[in-house]
Amino acid sequence: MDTKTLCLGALSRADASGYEIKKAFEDGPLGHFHAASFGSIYPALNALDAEGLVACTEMAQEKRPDKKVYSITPRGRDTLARALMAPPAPDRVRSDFLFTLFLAHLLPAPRVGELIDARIAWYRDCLKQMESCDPTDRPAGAAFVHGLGVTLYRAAADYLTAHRADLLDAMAGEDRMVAE
Amino acid sequence: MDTKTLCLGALSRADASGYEIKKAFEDGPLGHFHAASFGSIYPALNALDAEGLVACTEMAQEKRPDKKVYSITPRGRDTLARALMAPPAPDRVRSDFLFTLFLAHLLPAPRVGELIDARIAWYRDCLKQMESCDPTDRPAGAAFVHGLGVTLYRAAADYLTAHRADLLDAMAGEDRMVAE
DNA sequence: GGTTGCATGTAAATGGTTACATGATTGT
DNA sequence: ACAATCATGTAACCATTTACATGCAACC
Repeated sequence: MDTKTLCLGALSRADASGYEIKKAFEDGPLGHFHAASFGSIYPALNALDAEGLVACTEMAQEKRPDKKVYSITPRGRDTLARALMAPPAPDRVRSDFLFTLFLAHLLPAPRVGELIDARIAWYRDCLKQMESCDPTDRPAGAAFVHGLGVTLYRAAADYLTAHRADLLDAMAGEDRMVAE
Repeated sequence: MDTKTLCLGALSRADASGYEIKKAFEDGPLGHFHAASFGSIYPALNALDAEGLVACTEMAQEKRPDKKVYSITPRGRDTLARALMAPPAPDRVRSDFLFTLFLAHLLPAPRVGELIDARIAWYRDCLKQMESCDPTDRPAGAAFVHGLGVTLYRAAADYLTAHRADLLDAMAGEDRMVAE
């Protein structure tokens, strides 16, 4: 799924500028399952405009730089729907955290504790933010994915909290090769 | 975290050829939180060899092509430990599945049902495979991550199973823009 | 006879990140 | 003063994926 489709998806929910789409992938819900940077969003938006899949309105603003607000066209909506009908590519996860924990025996125990604590704090922050917004006025799909996210983050935070001590205990009794 | 570090991590567990490392990232536990393809593994292994971080032994085999078995050197172990001490980059998830579900209102309901069913089946397959191998003889970190994986996949499968019907019901009562 | 598994590697193409360039405004 | 937020864009660079190249053995 390329950045063009991602932008189309974002614009299917509401008109937005490139800057706002980026924010949606940073703080918004999209960020939890996909990424996109300025360097990929702006070219994608221009390409989409050239293909007639989005329309662009220049908005002059006071005390702010000008904005280009994009809105999806009927043809854009069609293209998006078609792209969504394709069999989704398998999920791609890259987690340095998990990889590092997997090799915990190569690290000093306090460092492992730190890593886990930081991750628990991160999940709790996400959950606080996710639970603050009520999902009732959103489309069913968005509410569904939101619920899944909350469930998964909660399960992860709970697991880490419950088994943190076990891991550190097990490490204490293990043959280890620790960095200085 | 680049492919070189990934290979070092794989070799820290056991000696292996490039082909075997690839398999570990495909079927093995590593695959759940990182990816690596031939095109990145072989060059990484050669670079690692040139830097003296791994050693290579050519193994002639009967009825099989020759193998290059790599083993991590003390310096390689040191480099790996140092890399693991760096603050881990934030997780990067890209899930076309979740993105598609998020926009479920653009799809026909039966298609959404299919997508969810396929995902539940995938989780169940993974869980069957993960539960078949006992984690007691593995290092504590690997067992910990294994437990987290099982917990998360189970939670996801349960959520999808429990809320599948809710989503389809909610979609039936929604204003929708469905592809042909 | 075709596909899968074993086994290594290269080259082209892709796609995306990072950094740069610009500039006003608001907050510390 | 300095950093951050708002706002758009380009270009160099990077890493990885994909496809290609080769070849034998086993299985269906």
